[in-house]
Amino acid sequence: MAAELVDQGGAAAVTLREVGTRAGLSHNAPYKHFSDKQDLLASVAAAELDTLAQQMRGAAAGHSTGRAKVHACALTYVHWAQAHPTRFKLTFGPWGDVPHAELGHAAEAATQVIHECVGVAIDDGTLIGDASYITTLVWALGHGAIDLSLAGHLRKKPNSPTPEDLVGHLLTRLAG
Amino acid sequence: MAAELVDQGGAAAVTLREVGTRAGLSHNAPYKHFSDKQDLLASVAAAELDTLAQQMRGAAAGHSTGRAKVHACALTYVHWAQAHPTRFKLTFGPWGDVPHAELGHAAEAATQVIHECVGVAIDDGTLIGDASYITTLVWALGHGAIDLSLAGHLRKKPNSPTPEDLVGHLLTRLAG
DNA sequence: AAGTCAGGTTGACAGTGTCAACCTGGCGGC
DNA sequence: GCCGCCAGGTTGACACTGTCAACCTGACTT
Repeated sequence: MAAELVDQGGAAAVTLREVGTRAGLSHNAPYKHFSDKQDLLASVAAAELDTLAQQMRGAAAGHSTGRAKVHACALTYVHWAQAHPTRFKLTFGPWGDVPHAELGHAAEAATQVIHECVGVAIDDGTLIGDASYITTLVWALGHGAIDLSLAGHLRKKPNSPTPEDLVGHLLTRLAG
Repeated sequence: MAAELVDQGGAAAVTLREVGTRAGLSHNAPYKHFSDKQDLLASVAAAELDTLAQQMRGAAAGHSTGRAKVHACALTYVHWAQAHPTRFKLTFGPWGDVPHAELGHAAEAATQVIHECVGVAIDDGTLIGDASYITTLVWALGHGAIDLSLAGHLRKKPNSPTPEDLVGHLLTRLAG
């Protein structure tokens, strides 16, 4: 729907009026479906998170060992963010203060995917530690690496690691 | 200057006109000092990064072992972000595409602080690995943990780790 | 004394989010 | 069959914002 608008120009470039006209309707037709601009953006973010969770689940299913599942999840996360930086920024944007029900649910579902993979990894011994801890650790590292990368703070020097490198490195450390 | 404006309401709530009148001047007086709204925000972000780097340097100086220095840096980073979430969001905001010279320089200085501490830690043996790798690893983890925390994705369950926990945990793993 | 110029001012312009009032076609209840 | 409701759409307006252009002014240079 309006995810393409986010793609070109970021969340700030999305205008309610453009959304309306691009749907063949008049300006503020969107107000019949969303109470607010925030509401519209939150819905887009939630839908985006849903597809991400689905992609991660699919990627994890293609591997057998738990650690490989976790790795696949993380790489999917990274690649999705790199492919759609503005969607990524929107999804983890300013929703801290006024949480959106739909979005919160989608986020929890996405977390669940990683958590399940980590659970498998701990059961089969390919990762060592507490499940919640490792889940958050992997997620936070991947998330932070992408965010810094998108902000241009990584890869200043030629030998500095990419987000993919960092995730792999962390998993290696967590394995033994 | 205008950092207080960022504090209450986020970067999007900053209006050039308000900045002008709050300085006792007319609207678009700011245009005599900044070419753009982006330019103004980038300057605020750069100044903010500078003070953060200074704080980290001060915190690191209070410890002797390298690992403790790194830990102090990371905690300062986390606490600063928690104290000023909107400044944090602004600092690592949409500057990926059109980089700001002043901001880029400030970011590099901040990175340098962490890198130096990691260097000390590797020299005195309290951390093991490649300096660049560890620097980026710690930074990315701390950054991601805070960002997720601010977005409300952490601490849903009572036993889920805080950003401080995660940083400490990572350093423990990196030590041996 | 003339001139440059950083810094400030006013006035205007096109967009934008949002509200209010109005219109319309399909639906269920009588 | 008729009536009323209401989701969904429309137009028009409002205040506010970023930005541009034109003008002003005092200090400092030469």
